[in-house]
Amino acid sequence: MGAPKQKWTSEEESALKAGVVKHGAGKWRTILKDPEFSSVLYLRSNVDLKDKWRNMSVMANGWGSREKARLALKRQHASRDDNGLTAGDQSDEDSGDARPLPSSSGSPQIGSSKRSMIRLDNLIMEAINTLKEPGGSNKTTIGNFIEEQYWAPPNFKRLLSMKLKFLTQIGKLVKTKRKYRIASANAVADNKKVPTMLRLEGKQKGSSSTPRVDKEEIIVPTKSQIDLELQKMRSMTPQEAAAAAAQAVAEAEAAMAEAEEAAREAEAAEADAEAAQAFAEAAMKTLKGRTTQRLVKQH
DNA sequence: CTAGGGGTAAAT
DNA sequence: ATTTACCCCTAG
Repeated sequence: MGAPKQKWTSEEESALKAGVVKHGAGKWRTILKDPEFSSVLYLRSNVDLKDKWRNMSVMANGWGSREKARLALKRQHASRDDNGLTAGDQSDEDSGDARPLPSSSGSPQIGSSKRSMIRLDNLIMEAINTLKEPGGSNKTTIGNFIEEQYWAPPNFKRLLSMKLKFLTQIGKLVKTKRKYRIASANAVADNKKVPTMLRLEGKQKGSSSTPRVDKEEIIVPTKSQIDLELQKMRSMTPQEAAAAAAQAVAEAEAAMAEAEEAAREAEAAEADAEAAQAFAEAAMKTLKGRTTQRLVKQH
């Protein structure tokens, strides 16, 4: 009658994820009753939460419980092409926990998949949303939040800084003093383009007259560095290598997300994204090749 | 109440 | 035509 379909807002998704982090997946009723989340999820039922979680997990994880059924259904209607399993489709399966984390899945298709990788952005939003600090949250707080709830790569901070800056540039976040807060409720979708100065600073390639080279602007390794990193990975423990690979994937995602929106005129963005992609790809390959072990992390 | 199979229909 | 929110049912 009134609302045939209410799309889940990112606030609701964030609340749901935060709720799962706090109470565990499956405790829908508990999450719903938690005053921390009920303010956002009061429209949803426990079943809604479950279904939504199912959808989210399914999308983030690749193929879960429900896809098979759907795929089986689709093959009937859409095409008469019954193909077996694609060669090389060795997607690893999760052991027990199927949370849609930004880095978890070991999709071997880094190079071919294009879109749908703006999760880190959402993670930042989630952090700010959940923290609910008046006036916004600063970088450290946001970083800590994310590190606590999710994986924590060594130089994740650089990534975060980059992301924060980027999100501020495109108007998704508003920086005041040293704190970030989310730009007006849902006016986020309106930001189409970054008009004027996007990169008036830094990014001068061939400038040999630059007196000081100051800090390393770039997070993404160059091609020569890729080999170095890969060599390092070979001597790592499986856990370390997995973390490194996960980080590489995350960085590639971030770089590509930026490239998608900002690379219109920024020459360097594409190259960065490509390098990151190459590294991530190689990292995953190396990781899979050298070890059969995976880290079984159960909470 | 939850997990999960199976489905419908609204949005895209 | 696919995605997505929501529904219904059944076994634990």
